[in-house]
Amino acid sequence: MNKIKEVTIYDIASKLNISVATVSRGLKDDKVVNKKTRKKISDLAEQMGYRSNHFARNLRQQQTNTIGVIVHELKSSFITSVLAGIEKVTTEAGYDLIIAHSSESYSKEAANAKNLFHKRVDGLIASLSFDTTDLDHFKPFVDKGVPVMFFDRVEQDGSSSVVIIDNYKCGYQATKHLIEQGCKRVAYITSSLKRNVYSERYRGYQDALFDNGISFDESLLIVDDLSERAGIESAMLILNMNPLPDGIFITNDFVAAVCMRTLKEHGINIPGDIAIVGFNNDAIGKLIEPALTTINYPGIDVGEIAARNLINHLKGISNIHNTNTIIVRSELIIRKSSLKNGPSL
Amino acid sequence: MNKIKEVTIYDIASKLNISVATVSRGLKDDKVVNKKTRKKISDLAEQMGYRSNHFARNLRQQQTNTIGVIVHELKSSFITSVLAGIEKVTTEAGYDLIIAHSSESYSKEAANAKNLFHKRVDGLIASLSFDTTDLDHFKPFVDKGVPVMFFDRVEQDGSSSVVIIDNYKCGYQATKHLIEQGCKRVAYITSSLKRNVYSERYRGYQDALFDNGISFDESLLIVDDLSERAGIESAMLILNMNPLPDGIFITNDFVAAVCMRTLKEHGINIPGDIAIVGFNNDAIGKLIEPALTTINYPGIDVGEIAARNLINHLKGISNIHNTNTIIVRSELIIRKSSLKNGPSL
DNA sequence: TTTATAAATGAAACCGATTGCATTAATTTT
DNA sequence: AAAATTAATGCAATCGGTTTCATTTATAAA
Repeated sequence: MNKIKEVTIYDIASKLNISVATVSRGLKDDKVVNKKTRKKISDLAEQMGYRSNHFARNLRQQQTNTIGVIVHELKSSFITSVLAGIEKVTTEAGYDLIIAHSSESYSKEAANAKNLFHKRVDGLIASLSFDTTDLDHFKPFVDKGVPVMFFDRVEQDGSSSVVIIDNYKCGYQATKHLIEQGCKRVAYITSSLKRNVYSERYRGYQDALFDNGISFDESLLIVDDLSERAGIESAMLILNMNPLPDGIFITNDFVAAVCMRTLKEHGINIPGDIAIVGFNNDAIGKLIEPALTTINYPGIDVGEIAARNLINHLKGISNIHNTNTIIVRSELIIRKSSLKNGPSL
Repeated sequence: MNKIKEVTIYDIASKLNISVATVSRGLKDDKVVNKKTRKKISDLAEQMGYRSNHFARNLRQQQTNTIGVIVHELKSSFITSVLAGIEKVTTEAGYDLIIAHSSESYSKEAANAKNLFHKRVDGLIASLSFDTTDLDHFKPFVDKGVPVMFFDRVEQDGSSSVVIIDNYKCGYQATKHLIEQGCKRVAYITSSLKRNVYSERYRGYQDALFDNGISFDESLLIVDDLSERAGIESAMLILNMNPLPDGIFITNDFVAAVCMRTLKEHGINIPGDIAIVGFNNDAIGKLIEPALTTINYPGIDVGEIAARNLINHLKGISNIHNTNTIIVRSELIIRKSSLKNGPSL
């Protein structure tokens, strides 16, 4: 189809009557090559429209200059920010990115991992899917010495490096805030407690209740996924509770928004009847009504930090195995959805 | 750092006492190789943990099996859907994806294009940034015979293939709908009219006004970018109009949501005082209040179609130069934000 | 001027798979 | 049994850089 043949260093070398070795070095601006020669080489390369062949290069150098990313879902503003952060750092460092998503399925995640392994990424950044229980599919990377960096949804087996926020503290803060607003019956709507992020927030939630002398009521715990349906159904469950809760901590802004909408449709006043706190600080939180109190989870920072650490490790600047867990700052953002006492901040 | 050496076809060949040529063919399940030999090869490969080297392969075959994607922004649910669509198709076809974003800047877009060109992607899928006026940076691809597929934000010079919706019709429909709801003064909030998508919708808007005997009032046109700030400032401009418009067509759901919030904060009743129609059918539209009437722009379909066509072209199944423009179905979704006459659907 | 030292360049092996052409082995045909 | 086909396999060149180890040339020291 496209028969246009490429300019190679051989073409440049023969035209300049020098060896390919010199051209190769000159192109990399190696100071071992005479300055004038270097100039001649780069000028001619430019003029001939030379572009280096990454494949020949990678083949020889035994590295791909590519980093793989596995996320559970693309359509999430949190994930998108993380990706933006990763992309920023990796492009600056001259790495390519291969992005794969698992749609919350273990088998897809494993397939992606296998694929990226075969593509020989130099490093991997991943966030686990819901139904991922073991880390076997990442074993090959570890075995071959390919660094793996997890973020957000992680499995802390101590052998891998992770970038997370203090989910326990966030759960505690969110719950404490609701209690301070006068809530006595605080429900917790979450995704699978098998995932660290949700279980940690749950622990924080429970401890906050305990520390404030509120006994934990298991019937106030609702576990579902992060879909629109989940938001609606959770709201229905809330509506059927008797007595109604007076506060809800929801581990995801989108679900919180859906849930809030449903509650409102059924005549519940937010925050008057029920105060709500979400999680993530999605753009959506400022647009719905009342505006959503939430936890700011800075995805872009998470992405940048994960990528930066991975690359530093690859470049030998630092070793990933020394810094096992990196905790990113996060904080409570108070808006109207939780303010029972009026704007008393 | 990682000194673990890889298994190659040479290792397999020598262990099996056959030539690498046979191994290479056997691995591809070439029927020219004896069935038993094939079995032996694949079994041993599996057992030894062999993984093929894409670089050697691509180097030899002179193709990268990679498709480049340039988008103007990652944090857009429309773009995310498109990417999901592209990813689905390309992974199935065994292609890698390199995703770059221009942050709406021409220079970054050009840099991305250059980068992807040097990385020798087999094909390119792109949506233009705001300030892109010429297509010079895509010239190298065309010259080398690398197919380029544009979507959404395109430049229809006739030489490239594009996947779009009928923006004119959508603009017409949205405006007509507002008029049918009784609007006499319909404002149009848009991003730069230099981009086809917005100017086409604008044409549709104008024609719908004309066809319904409403004279076009230029002061009802607001041009800004797609930021939160733009939404707020546009709303302020609207508020300062005298008389107020009674309907607004906004070319982006997020901006529409921000705008609507701001208007509401200033005591405007939606849709009573002002009816609003957005564009894209983002998830946000169903969560804000009142729910947003919008145009469904199926990003996932756009992505799939663009990718599919590109790949078919690469595989020689079809030729991209024959089908110049592909129009994807889109439709008006009516919700409360535009219903002045109550639910009369 | 000769010798030691540094600077610049080149020759050639190498990375790992692919593939056209040649060769050998197995099977059929005459 | 010899000749003609067909099936399997191997040889070796090729893709385009990178890098080690000379070798040559220029500069400094003796």
